[in-house]
Amino acid sequence: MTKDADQIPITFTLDSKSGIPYYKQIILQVEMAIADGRLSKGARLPTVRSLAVDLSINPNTVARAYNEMEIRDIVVTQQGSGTFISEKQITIDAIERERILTEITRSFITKAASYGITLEELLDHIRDLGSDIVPKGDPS
Amino acid sequence: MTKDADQIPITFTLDSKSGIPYYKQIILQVEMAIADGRLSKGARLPTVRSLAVDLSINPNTVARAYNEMEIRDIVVTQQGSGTFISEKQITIDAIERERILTEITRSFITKAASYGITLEELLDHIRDLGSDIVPKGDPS
Amino acid sequence: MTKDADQIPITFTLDSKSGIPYYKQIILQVEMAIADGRLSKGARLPTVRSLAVDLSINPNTVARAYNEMEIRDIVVTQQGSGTFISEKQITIDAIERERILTEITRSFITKAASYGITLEELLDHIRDLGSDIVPKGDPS
Amino acid sequence: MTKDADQIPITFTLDSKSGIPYYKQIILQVEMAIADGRLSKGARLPTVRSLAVDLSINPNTVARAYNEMEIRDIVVTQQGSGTFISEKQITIDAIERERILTEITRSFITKAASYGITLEELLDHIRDLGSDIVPKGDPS
DNA sequence: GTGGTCTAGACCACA
DNA sequence: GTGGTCTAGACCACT
Repeated sequence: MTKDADQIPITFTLDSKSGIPYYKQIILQVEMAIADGRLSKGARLPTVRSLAVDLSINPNTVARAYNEMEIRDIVVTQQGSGTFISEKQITIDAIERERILTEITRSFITKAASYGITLEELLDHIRDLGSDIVPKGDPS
Repeated sequence: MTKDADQIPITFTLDSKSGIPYYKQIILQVEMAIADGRLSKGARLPTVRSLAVDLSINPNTVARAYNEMEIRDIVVTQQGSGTFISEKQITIDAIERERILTEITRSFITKAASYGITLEELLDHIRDLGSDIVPKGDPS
Repeated sequence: MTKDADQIPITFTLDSKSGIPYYKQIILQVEMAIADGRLSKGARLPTVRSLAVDLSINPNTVARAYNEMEIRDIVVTQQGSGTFISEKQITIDAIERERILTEITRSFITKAASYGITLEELLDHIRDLGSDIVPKGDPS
Repeated sequence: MTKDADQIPITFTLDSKSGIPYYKQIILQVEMAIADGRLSKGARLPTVRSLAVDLSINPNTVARAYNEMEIRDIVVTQQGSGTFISEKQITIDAIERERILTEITRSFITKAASYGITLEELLDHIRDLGSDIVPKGDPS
C-alpha cells in the first residue's frame, strides 16, 4: 500500500566489454525479465531519463532501446506518462501455435548444428536457462 | 562413394540478425567443425565463390573469412587447388563456444516465451525434430 | 547495360508542414513504392548519406527511418554495402491468409466507422488509392 | 425503447499507432459524428470516467478532449448532468476529413499489400464485412 | 564508401 | 514531469 508498492522489479546492468551495444543489452534484459515473469503486462519501465542516469549513458541510447521495443510490440509508450510492457495477447489458435513452435525449433536446431552442438548440450542448456525463464512449477 | 570422398562435411548457416558479421560466423563455424571432428586436417573447404553463392553473400565476405583463417593458420590456401584445413591444432575457445550456445538458446527461449510456449513443449519438440538433425553421440 | 541501369526508381520528397515526422514520411514512401511495385525485392535504397543530402536533412534521420524498416523486416541492411528491400516472402497458407485478411479488413472498417465514413466512400477511396498501388491489370 | 432515448449513437476507437494523440482522436470522432448527423444538438456524450474506462485510457486524457471541445464551443458541460453537443454549427474541415480517410485507407492497403493481397480481394472483403457495420445510405 | 553506435544538446507535444 | 524528433558530430566495423 505504500506509494512504491509496484516499483520496477528489474535492475539493469551494462557490460561495456561484451561488444553488445548498450541499447541491445537493455532490450535483452527486458525480454528476459518478461519471459521469466519479473515484468508482466502493464508493468512500467523506468523513465528514459532515470535509466540513463542509472546506467550513466545518454538518454538517447535508452530511448533507442525503448523505441525498438515499441516497434516490436514488446512495450507500449504513452506520451507524457511512460513506457509499459505491452498488454498484447497474441491470439493464435492451436494449429498456428504448433506451426510457429515447429518453425522456431527447426530454425534453432539447424543453427545449433552449424556450430556442432549436440542434442544433449542443447537440452542441457535449455533446462539451465529455461528453468530460470519459463516457470514450469515452483523451482524454489 | 569415391567422388564424394573429399566432400565437405559442414553446412554453413548465416543469421543476419545475430549482429555477428558474416565473416565471423563463417570462421566460428569452421573452428567449431574442426574442434569436434567434422573437419579434419587436410579437409577441403568450399570455394569462395561456391560458398558465396550458397549463402547469398558477397564473395568478398567469404574471402575475408578465409583470409583471416589463413592468417591464423587455421587453413592453408593452395593456389589453384583450394583451401584446406591446416595441421595446426585448434584450441577452440571454450568460453566463446559457450557464449554462442547460450546466446542462441536464449534467443530461442525468449521468442518461444513470447508465444506463451512452455518449457516442456520446447523440450518435446527438440527431441522430436532434433534427433534427425543433430548428432547424438560422440562426434569423434 | 549502362552502369546505372538499375538505378533507384524512387524519388523522395518531404513535407515539412504535414506534421508527420521526416523519418515516418520516408517509411511511408518506401512502403507505397513497394506496394505498387516501384521497389521490388532486393532493390537497393539510396545510401543514408546521399538521401540525407538530397532531402537536406541529417543523416541520422534517414538512418532512423532505415533502421525502423529493418526492424519491421521491410528492408535488410548489409554493413558496408547498403540497404535493400527485403526478400522475405511471407509464407502463409490459404487459411492463415484469409484470417489475416479478415482481421485487417475488420479493423479498417470499424476505424472508418468511428469517423462516420460510409461504405461507398471507403470503396471509392480504395479504388482511387488502390489502383495506384495494387496493380490489378494494366491501368495505363 | 424509452430508456435508451438519449443513448450515445457513437462508438469511439483509438489507434495507439496512428501518431495522433488520443485526445485529438476523440475530438475528431465527435466532430465527424456531429457533421454526419450521428450526434445532434443536445445529444449527451459519455461521462469522462465511463469513456476513459471504455477506451482504457487515463481520465485526464478524456477530460482534455472534452475541455478543448468546450473551449471550441462544440460541447457544453452542465455541472452534475453531463456533457452535451452544443447548438453551434460544426463546419467540419472537409480537408481534414479527407486526410484522415486517405491515411487509414493507405495504411490498410499497404498492410494488405505486404501480405500479397490483391485489390479485388480487398473490395470483396469490405463488401462482405462492411455492410454489417458501416451505414450505406445517407446518414441524415 | 557503406551502415552502426553513441554522445550532446535543443525544442516540442502530451499528461 | 513524460516521451518524440531532429541536428551535429565523433568513432567504429564491414566491404
